[in-house]
Amino acid sequence: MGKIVLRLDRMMVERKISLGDLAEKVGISNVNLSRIKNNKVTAIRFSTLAAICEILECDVGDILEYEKDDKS
Amino acid sequence: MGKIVLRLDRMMVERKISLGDLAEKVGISNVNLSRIKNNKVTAIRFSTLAAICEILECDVGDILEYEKDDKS
DNA sequence: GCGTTTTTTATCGTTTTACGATAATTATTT
DNA sequence: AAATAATTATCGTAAAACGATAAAAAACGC
Repeated sequence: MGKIVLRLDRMMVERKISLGDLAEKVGISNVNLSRIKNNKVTAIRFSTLAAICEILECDVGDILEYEKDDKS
Repeated sequence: MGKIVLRLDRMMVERKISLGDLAEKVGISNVNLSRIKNNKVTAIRFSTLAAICEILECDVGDILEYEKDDKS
């Protein structure tokens, strides 16, 4: 079974925004955003996801990806 | 503020799969899948999202979309 | 190197909410 | 009309986000 991976890091580099700044603009704690950024979460609220997309001006697919595992 | 919308319906038509069938293959109740399909949820677990992507053979962006509201 | 700032990790508590089970209602199909 | 599929409603449980705080680690500037 594949898994969902968060690619927040990539977009943050592209938008040249720090974790602290993004957290403040998104409206969540930097601690929690760090957890999201480093794939330490197993679910996400749409309100949070929407806020991130809003600030980063991107689509969901730029942040969330389905990574199917290689079947050996 | 925009919002996240689920476009499960579109992919189900494309894959020609019924709600009951998809629910069984994904491994969640048809009741809950119906709620997901009709945007009655405000968050989603990655395990569920991954299973859906797996069965429908699609990416997250095909199912979840960020819809920014038109600022009048 | 040394201090400063940023980021990550850890722990704990609260709140949100998915998800299941069940039943009832409403399409949809035959 | 009957059967099937899908939606909605209610209730309960479990999962997990998210916040607060503190501590550790990493990145940065001097």
